[in-house]
This record gives sequence, structure tokens and C-alpha cells, in this order.
Amino acid sequence: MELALSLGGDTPKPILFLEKSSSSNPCSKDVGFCMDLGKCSEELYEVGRRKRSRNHHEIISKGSSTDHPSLQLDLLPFFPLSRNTNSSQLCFPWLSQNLASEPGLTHGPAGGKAILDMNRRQLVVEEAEEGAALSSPNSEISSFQMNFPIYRNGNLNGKRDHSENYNSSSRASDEEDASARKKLRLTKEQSAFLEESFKEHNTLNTKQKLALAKQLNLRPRQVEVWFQNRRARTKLKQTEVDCEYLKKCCETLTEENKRLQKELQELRALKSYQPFYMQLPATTLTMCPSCERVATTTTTSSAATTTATVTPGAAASNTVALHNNHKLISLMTK
DNA sequence: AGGCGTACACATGTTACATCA
DNA sequence: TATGATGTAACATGTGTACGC
Repeated sequence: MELALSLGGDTPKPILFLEKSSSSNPCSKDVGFCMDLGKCSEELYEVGRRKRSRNHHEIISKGSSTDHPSLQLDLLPFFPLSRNTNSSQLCFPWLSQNLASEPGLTHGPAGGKAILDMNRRQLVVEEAEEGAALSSPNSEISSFQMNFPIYRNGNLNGKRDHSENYNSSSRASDEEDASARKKLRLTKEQSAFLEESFKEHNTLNTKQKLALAKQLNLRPRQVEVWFQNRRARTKLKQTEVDCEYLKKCCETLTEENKRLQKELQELRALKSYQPFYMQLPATTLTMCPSCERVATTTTTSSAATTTATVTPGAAASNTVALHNNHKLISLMTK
């Protein structure tokens, strides 16, 4: 693993672990490691920020540096996200059937028993509320829908649908009576569809939300909540992976530090046994002028030759590199 | 142009419920 | 059957941004 490091100085630079694969480092087998203390990469913030507008919604990328967190870790490849894809382009086997069934009527997955779809009814109300100003969702999207029945414990989920004027905003619980917090379980098909949709775009604008809700016979608020929770789960998993990776890196560096300390001790011991330092090659021990540590450099059998070939510039750069190494080890072992 | 209020979307943390071992 | 663990839907709260006035 190659380590490029910038410590301090006038122009802070990112810390980069560049190589994705290395035979020597166990913690860099499959992942690239990018640790950016400044502006983070566009790839991590693939989401982009939705520019909120009552009349239109568009995706913009994060621009200002204030939008970036101070620390970014990018360890795993994110799935490619298309910002312009439309959920209507998703192709699922179950979409090829029953796309034009009656609104409000749907069939159970197993039995084929017709049941009243309360969610569908709710959606109509919400659409009417949310959006006169909002033109009807993309006709291509709204031209079909998935008539998923909403079950809870095998029963029709109608508990929450008492609120015909259910507010789809985040502060929507006013109309909900306290006892109404019943959880419905999304069907596998609904979950799969939402997952696919999430892969396409992990945030939703209003149109997409409404279209998805319509297709899945869910309330827009449910779709919104699902995406929120899904993003949270993704982030949590990513954080766990990051922690694991950093732990391994820390262990590796600690081991390396131990090894170097041991080597240093041995060299010091060797030096004490050989008080006639003139006998030692000039480049064997180098004192770091900044932190006053001693470390080894290249040694050859001929001290005189080595001394003669070291140019002042090379010596200076070696010293700087040595000092940076010391700083890094100190940082890692703190 | 800048301040203020409002609406909205999102992140984050929590709660409550369903499911399963 | 009871129970604890787990997953997740739903909720609460705070923040940032766009927009209209």
C-alpha cells in the first residue's frame, strides 16, 4: 500500500491511501481508501442536493465547501446512480401483468380475493391535496401501477387510513391518534421495487414519490419514510465498514511502529557497543532535526563511499521524509 | 439587497411493532 | 406459549435551503 501523506504546512492536502490492492498490507485487499480532510469527492456525494422549489425540482451537485463534512471516508464502491433516470424505466417481471386493473380494487398475492385498497383511496386524496399546482405525475409513470394489497397479519391494513386528510409532510402525526401507530409490513414485491428505485436514485422528488406511491399503492408519506430509513441503513452499514477498515489499518500501523521501535533500540544498543562512531557508516543513523529522533538510513559496506555520494539535497529530502514518518507514527499511535 | 416567515426535504435518533429463534 | 433479539416502519426533532413578501 502506498501512502501519500501531507502533514501540516500551508497547503493542506488530502491523505490518500492510493493502492487498491497490495500483497503486503492485509487491510487493503479489496478496497480503495480515500481519506480527505478537505473537499470530498463528488462520488461520495453522488446524491446531489435537491434544489427545492414549489414549481420545479432539480438535482444539483453539492457546490460550496461548506456542504462538505470535514472528514470523508470512501472505502467501498457505491453503486452508480443516474440522476436522470426515471422510475418508469424500471423493468420488473411483475410489472408486465395486471398493470391496468381498477383503481381501488386489488388482489391478494395468493388467493386472488378482491379487497378494497384503502391506500389507493388515500393516495387519491393526497394527490388532490398536494397538488393542484403540481401537474399530474409523468404520464408514463402514472400510466401503470402495481396494485399491491396492504396486509397486516394477513388482514387488510386500514387502521391508519382513518385519516383521509393524512398529511404527507414530516409533521404529519397530528391527526394520528396515539394508538394508531401500527406497523405494516411491506410485501416482498413492494420492498424489491423500492430497492430498485433506490438504486436508481436514493432521493426522491415529489413527482417520483407520488409516482412510486401510486405504483405501489402506498401513501407518499410511506415512500418518503422508506427512503429516509433506507438511506440511514446504507449510511450505518458504510460506517461499520469504515470502522472495521480503520481498525485494521490502525493495527497494522501499530505493529509497524513496534517493529521500528524495536529496530531502533537494537541500533542504539549496537551504537553503545561501538563507541568509536567513526567506524560506523555516516548514513547509518540519521537524526531528525525536528523531533530529534534517530532512525536508520541506507547502509553500505563502504562508509566512505556512501558519505561521498549523498548530496545535500537528497539528505534534506530524506530528513523531511523521516520527520513526516515520525509524525505519522506519532499520530497513529496516539 | 437583506431580513423574516414559511414550506419542504433531509439527517439523525428514538419508539413501537412484527417476526423469528 | 413466553420471551428476548432483531429488523424496520413510523415518528420527533433539528438543520439547511428556496421562495415569497
